[in-house]
Amino acid sequence: MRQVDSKTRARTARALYGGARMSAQRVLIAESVLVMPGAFTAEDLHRTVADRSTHIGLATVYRALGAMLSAGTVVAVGERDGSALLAYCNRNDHHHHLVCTACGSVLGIECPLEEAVLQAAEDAGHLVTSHEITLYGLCADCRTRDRDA
Amino acid sequence: MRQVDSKTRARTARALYGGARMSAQRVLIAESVLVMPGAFTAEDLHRTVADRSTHIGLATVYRALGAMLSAGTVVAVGERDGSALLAYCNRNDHHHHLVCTACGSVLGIECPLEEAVLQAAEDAGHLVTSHEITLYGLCADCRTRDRDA
DNA sequence: GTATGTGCAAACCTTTTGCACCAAC
DNA sequence: GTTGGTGCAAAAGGTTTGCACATAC
Repeated sequence: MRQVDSKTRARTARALYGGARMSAQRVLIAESVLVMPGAFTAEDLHRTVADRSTHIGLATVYRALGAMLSAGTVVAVGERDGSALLAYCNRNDHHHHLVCTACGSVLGIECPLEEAVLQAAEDAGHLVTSHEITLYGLCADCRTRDRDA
Repeated sequence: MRQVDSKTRARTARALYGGARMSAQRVLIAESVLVMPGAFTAEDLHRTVADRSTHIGLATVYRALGAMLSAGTVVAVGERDGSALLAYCNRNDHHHHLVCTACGSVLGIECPLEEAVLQAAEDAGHLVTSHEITLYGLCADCRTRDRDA
């Protein structure tokens, strides 16, 4: 891995929090988020952070995640066993996510709610203010692996 | 309300559980589910049951709801303040739900995931095994009320 | 008579919060 | 120096479970 100085690391990390004050812990947490292969739980992230460095409190991880959720750089993409599933997301257009149930990889997908559907709701008198769509399935890699096994 | 004998009540209730053994509590819980005006939490249902009869344990309500979820007569339609939102649903075709954030009423909607969207995922190598769609908004009544207020 | 449901309370688990301390700006 | 982040532990809140007892079939 290319050597980067701490200023660069802080700058990269700061982008995930939306300009908040930066601490060594937040830098590590941000870097761990970028390292996660796909969707993750708070616990997953905490474990990854622990693997990469000294211990950081779970509460700190939750607070950092809260900041990233507010900043919109991390989004909720569903849930697994009662824990929220999160993912790093650098898209800022309206879209949804396809989560691989085998490896957790996340793929952004275009919003499949066409004008027609929303119009139909509208015609029935309903005003749709928000919606959640999550697709679960197998990504290309896991599908291949599954077939070969 | 029309008088119905206990056998009829038991039969009606049994339909919600998918043929399980019937108790007085489960009959009351089933009837309460049918009385709920729309989406409800376990707590909501527990309160409604309590209003209609003697006390029934919250655990019993949760276990009854579990049975109905397994039977598919009650479905999860989202969440509110950290509690699961449930609703009675007698449709057995594939569809989704629009939940009114004001009054909790639930409206079934056709699945807006067209063949094209699923095919696009397929073309990318992904196998979509399940999906969740929930629309939040205002139903016709609440929309009118809102406008008049 | 046996398998299943009930009630109660305790356990569980994820997430949040209070507080004293520390560090970034 | 002030504002905001951290650690720890405790609390919160929804949901599940163990166990003794009751009851539908």
